[in-house]
Amino acid sequence: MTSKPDQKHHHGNLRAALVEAGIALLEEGGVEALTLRKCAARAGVSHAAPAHHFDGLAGLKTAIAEEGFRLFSAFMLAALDRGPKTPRGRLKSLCRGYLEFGLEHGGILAVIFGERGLGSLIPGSSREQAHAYLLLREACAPFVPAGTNALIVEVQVWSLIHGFTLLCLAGEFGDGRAPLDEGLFDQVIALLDRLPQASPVANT
Amino acid sequence: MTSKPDQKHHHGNLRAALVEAGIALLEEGGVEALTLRKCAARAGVSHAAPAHHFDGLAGLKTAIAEEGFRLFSAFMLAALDRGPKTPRGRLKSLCRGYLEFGLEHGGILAVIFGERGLGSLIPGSSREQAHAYLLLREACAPFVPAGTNALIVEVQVWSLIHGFTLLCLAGEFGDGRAPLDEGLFDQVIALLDRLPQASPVANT
DNA sequence: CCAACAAACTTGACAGTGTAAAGTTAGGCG
DNA sequence: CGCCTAACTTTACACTGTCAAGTTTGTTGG
Repeated sequence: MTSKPDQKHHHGNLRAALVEAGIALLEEGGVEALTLRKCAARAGVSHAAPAHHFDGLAGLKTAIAEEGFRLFSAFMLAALDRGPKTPRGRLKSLCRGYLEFGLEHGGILAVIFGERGLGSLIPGSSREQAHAYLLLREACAPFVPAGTNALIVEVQVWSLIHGFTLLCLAGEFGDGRAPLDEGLFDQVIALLDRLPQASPVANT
Repeated sequence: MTSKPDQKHHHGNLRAALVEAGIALLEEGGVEALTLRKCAARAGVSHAAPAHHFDGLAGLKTAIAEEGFRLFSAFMLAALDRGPKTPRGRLKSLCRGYLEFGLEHGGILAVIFGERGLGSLIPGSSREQAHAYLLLREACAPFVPAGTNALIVEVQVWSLIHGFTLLCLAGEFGDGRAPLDEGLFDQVIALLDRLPQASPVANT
């Protein structure tokens, strides 16, 4: 009610169709293939139609990022579900979901963290970003030493998995386009085994 | 001698001028501002001239990456010079140089690690990349446990500092365009304090 | 009921971009 | 000297984003 009345007259809401087309283009051809005109063509409208729904290409990207964050969170939640329920197991599962999202949807990840920190400068998507960020915050909480800033552990974990994901996407490890040396992720993420657990419980 | 005879006839070698112009554009306007035609204009030649020296825009980017790697290594070497000479101090200084390069030359970093892993798929720049990578390998060596793959520690450190640098560039931490919370780097990089030193010497 | 209005969308145009095909110049070499 | 190859220019084309007008369509006020 408070927001838009669902669909207008011509095209039962075009905005969502454009975002969907944009994501499809992103999956097929990476961030280079994302184009306002191609999105419009896929949605069956003229090339200038998107201007009435987004503020240019940058606006479309923020809208895609907003949607992408949902998928991002879903990947991490799915990994959390599959994995062990210990604090350290949950932290590692979250990272695994992060990596899997990046490898399967590299284009969306590029849009989310693209250019000048779209992830932070979008006011619109900050809610969804907050959701993804809250997952990280929650998983990190058991490893925050009493009296210290929780941000530190969060940034440590975030930097590690973010860097690993991007370096994998850039093909820095592995000879070619290998899907991923499954062992490498486990061995690299094992660095988090050295994070001391704050709560007195000793299970890993 | 074995390579090109320095300068030809018209423009005392244009290739270097184009790379220089490209780097300048990169510094001024980021990776979006890097354009074949603008490079050509800056070098005072026609817009199709670069085609005789690079294989399109991608080729120019690989040439810039090749040059950028030199600057990259120089930043890490400078940080190594300034810092303490203990194994752990050297490792942290390397990371500091990595971050400083990224913050000061974000455009070049984006080109180096841009798109589909230019950093790895360029055969031409692999020598320079090897140089930068050797610095990392060297700094990590004291922390490689006997009998384990050195790659693991290297990727751990690389992922951490790479992710932290990119997240800083994306403005994910800090409210706005703050140059950098100096303390945050130290606190995050302190994660490396937990890497056990392989050699029996106990100095940090 | 209908005229006015606003929003969605189209059409057309313009400045950039990469890139390919030609033509032009200039230095090297038989 | 005459050619020839490389460097460079000119021209052209298919794209891109973006703006300024029109045109349609649904709503709304009188």
